[in-house]
Amino acid sequence: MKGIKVSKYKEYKKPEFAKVGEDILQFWKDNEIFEKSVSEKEGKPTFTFFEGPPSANGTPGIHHVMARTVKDIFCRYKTQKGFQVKRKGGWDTHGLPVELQVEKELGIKKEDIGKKVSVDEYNQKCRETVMRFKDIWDDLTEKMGYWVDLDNPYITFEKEYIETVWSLLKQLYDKDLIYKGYTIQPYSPAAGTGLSSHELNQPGTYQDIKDTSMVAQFKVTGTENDFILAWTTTPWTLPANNGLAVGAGIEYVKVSTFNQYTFEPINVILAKDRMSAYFNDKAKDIALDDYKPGDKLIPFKVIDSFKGRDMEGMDYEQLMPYIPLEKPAFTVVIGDFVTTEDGTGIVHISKTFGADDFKTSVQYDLPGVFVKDDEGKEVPIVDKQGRYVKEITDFAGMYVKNQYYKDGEVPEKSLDVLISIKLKEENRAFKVEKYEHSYPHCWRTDKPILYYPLDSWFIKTTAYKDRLVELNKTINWKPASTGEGRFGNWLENLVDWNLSRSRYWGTPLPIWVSEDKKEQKCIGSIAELKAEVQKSVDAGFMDEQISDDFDLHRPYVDDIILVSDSGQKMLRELDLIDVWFDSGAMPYAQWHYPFENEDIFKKSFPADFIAEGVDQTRGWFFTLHTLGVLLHDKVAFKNVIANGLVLDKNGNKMSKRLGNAVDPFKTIGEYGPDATRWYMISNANPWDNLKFNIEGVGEVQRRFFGTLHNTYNFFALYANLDGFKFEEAAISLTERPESDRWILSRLNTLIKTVDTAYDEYEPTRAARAVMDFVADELSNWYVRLNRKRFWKGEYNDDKRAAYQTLYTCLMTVAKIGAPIAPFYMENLYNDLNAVSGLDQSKSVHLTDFPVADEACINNDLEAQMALAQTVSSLTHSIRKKERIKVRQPLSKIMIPVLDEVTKHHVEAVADLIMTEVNVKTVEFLDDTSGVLVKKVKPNFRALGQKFGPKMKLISGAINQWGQDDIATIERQGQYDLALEGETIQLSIDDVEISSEDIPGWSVATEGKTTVALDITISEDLRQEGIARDLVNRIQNLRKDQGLDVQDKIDVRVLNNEDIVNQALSTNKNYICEETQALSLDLVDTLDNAQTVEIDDWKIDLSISVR
RNA sequence: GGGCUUGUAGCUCAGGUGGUUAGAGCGCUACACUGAUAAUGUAGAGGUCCGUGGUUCGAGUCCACGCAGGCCCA
Repeated sequence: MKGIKVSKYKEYKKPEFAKVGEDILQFWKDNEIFEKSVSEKEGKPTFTFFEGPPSANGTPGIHHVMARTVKDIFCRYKTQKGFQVKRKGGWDTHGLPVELQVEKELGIKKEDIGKKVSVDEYNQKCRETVMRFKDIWDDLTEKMGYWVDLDNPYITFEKEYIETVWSLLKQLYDKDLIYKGYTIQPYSPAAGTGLSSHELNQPGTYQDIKDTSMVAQFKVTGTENDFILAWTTTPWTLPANNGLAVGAGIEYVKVSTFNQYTFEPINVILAKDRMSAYFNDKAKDIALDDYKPGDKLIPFKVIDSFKGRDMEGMDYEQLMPYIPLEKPAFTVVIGDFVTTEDGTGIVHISKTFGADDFKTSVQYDLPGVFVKDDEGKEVPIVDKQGRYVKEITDFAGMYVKNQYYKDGEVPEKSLDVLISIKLKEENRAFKVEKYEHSYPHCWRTDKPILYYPLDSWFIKTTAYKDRLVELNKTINWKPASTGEGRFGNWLENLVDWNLSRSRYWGTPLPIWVSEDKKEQKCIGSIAELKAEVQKSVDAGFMDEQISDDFDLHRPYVDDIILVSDSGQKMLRELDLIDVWFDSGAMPYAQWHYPFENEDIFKKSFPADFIAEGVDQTRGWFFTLHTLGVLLHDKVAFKNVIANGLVLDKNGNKMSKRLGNAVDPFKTIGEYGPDATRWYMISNANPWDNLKFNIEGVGEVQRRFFGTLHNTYNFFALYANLDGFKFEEAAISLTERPESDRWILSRLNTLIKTVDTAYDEYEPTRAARAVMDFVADELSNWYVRLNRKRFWKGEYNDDKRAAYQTLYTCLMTVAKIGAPIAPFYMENLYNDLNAVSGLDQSKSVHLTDFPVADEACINNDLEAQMALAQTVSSLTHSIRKKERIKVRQPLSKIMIPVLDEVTKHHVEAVADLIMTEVNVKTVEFLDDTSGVLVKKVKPNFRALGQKFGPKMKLISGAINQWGQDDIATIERQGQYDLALEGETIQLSIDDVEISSEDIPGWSVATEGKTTVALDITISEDLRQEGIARDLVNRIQNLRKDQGLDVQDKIDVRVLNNEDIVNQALSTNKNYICEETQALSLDLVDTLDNAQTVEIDDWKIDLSISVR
């Protein structure tokens, strides 16, 4: 599809980057460019990208622009590389945030569902809420240029999606990978519900409260009065104690002392580092024998010390023997969570009331303290309301926290206090005190939570641990450390995946259990469900078959009663599944596989590339990987970028509450999508945190897009004047001048650099390379040096070569920069191609990624130009030092060259240098001139490798060398250095020689390059300088009068001093040519003259358009 | 408490395998240039390379221990 050719390149007054965004967006829509970028690649190899679904119940932030830019870049790049890249969008729609939002808006609590609002209403409200901001999301997606299929997204609450999830669960179930167990979770007895970590992280959850804390004495079995000391802030858990944990490497002591409440002599064991907290230093000199009951100062004496690992297996007597336990309960074990920061360095373990405690108990096979409930089921000693069970005879029925009592029923002494008193009396309490600490509270009831064992369904991921680890090593992680470290370690320490959530809005667990709990059924499809329901209808448990539009969500699904094989009623387990399972299931569920689309699924699994925030490591990345391995024994993705956070400019987290969140729409509206994207990608690697500074976006816009735009505009201006359309054949490389070949060499090197960077998922490297090329090499060097070729003289081959070269550079930049700046590069591409018609594609995103032409790459040439830049820079710096302006021509520069190669290099670019620094000739000074003063420097790397420790002496000696020594080593290629009685042979490679100075000249040196400038100004040069100044003044006048570039003028100058008159007449042709003047006349009188100043002269002149 | 990560100029960042004088852009100061002009050039000021030890002839770079920030998890 060839566009309609136009005759002129579009010229711009001012760049309007935001407008480019809008115009190009419309262009894409009108021409269905995105659709074509996929459909035109039909039959090509696929590059599969998985979209991690966002949740649309909140508005998008600037960090979403970051994450989606990363995704977009590689999809666009791979499209240009010839792959077909389908990108199906998706929405994550389940989970607690939705529920909370809905409840807040309806002003209800969970228990009101079905009462204050109908279940239907609630369910409907969830569906609405979760897609509330979809339009805003879609708007951002478009405006930022994220190409993703928004028309056919997958939505996790849809029936087909859920059906796939069920099918996956069934597959796991059939592999015997799903089981029910229990785990210690935050639990609110007041609300009667478990709490998620999300709920625990709500603001205000952690409150400072004062609890009764106690150091209890656990009596070591078989001793008279040896006790192990353990500290707890929850004395109510002591009847459930089943072990004590010590740190393996921590040093413990046994101390002889007295109990402060009973005054009885005791030996206590605690961490050495914690002694100061329990023993008064003032008592250290008091003898044990001198102690009298009631003394304030209690004497103590360390009588033994040992490491924690020596205590492993030490038995002790049960502290509060309400419920007897089998061995190996009441034993000392090792726990890696033990510290000496507080307490005694020994931790009281209760399997039923702590996550670490549970884990350690399982590890050491320690039985926990359980009782049987009415149904004969094992339950902890605290019931679900938060009360002691009847077996704790002394305190049966008491709430373990006073906060759980109703107002007016709160007992004077809390359970913690009562237990403390009891243990004090029994000589089992070493120290009791109030302790203030931060403790989580239920956000709904504002009462303290308990850590409590709750039933849960698990996926037995540990069974596949080795395979998960092994396959992870085949994934290309960016950055690698996230894959090896954060993710790898997580897999190494894998625990079973807790699937259960006691929630409402989510995918229901499709498991039905019989009344006697002995029979289970896991449902894997709607058809299967219907078949089972039919059986149930037949058995009389249900009235009718479910309808075709049956909603699989709670509570509807809870109403389904099935019949077991033995004829019992079966009820659904009330749990929902972890929402992360939903998102991890997207490779399958987005295609409703395995129910349909098998061919599509097979072609698009695993993903070639995914990208999300690093916080997804244990979220989406994990669930994708786990399901891929457990179900298919394959990785789910081959390459992954885990991008970092977007912080505010001060490095603080952005939050709407703090008001430091950056509005993505505002940023894009102001600076356009391209500058926003380019800034984010070029500023820092995606996996590093980005400190988002809006000024940085402005800087990118000025420095990169502004420069690129100026360069294009410059090209367009003159190409239009000359009618350049790139219709003629490309001028061969050999016919093009040095600087053309140089920039083309750099351009092709750039193509390779950028291609490699994209290919290795290093977008920042790509962006920086393009940016540096455009700003430093193309604009500030190539265009600046070649300006005159564009606007001076006739339209000849040299001019054509310049246009062709600049066209090629701009076009190539458009193509390789398109993945990062899709709008601007599209605009640039179209502006260029609209005239030339060289490319067949209607969009830059439909073009092939440029391939570097090795024949263009010339390292010698690149070295030469680097040298030219250095020499120019040095010459400028001498001019500056000598206060001679660049407009004043000078006769020559001299460059000392110590070798032929350098000489050739400089010769090749001598013309450029002369133009750039305004001198007439470049001369070389070689060794034979004899005027060079040389400098020698040790080559530390070479010397260090050869001589090691002697290097200091040797380099010292070299630094003492004079011109003779330098001449010797240069002449002979080696040098015998006498050092401490031995002779050390140095070769020419062991030193670096450069020229330092040319006596009597004004010189400057950088690295190995030295330049000397002849600063004598002859009469001719002086006049030429004046002429150039005059040209400058006339140009300014032209500009002031608003003349067009091609306007011809007549110039008249009032007679002046001789030297000025002389300068004008001698350089008349030059002046006329430069200023487009058809005549330049010296006159004796002048009306309407304008006065210009050159040095100290005032010159009256006038210009008039012909 | 654990894992990962970051720390280099006022700001944002570069600094293969260790090499002695640590760079760039922006910002600042001064000067220049001016048919790309809301552009450009040159020069200058600005650094305990987070700290402390160690390895080494030599450490921004390697090792150990800390400190500070960040993320995830307990």
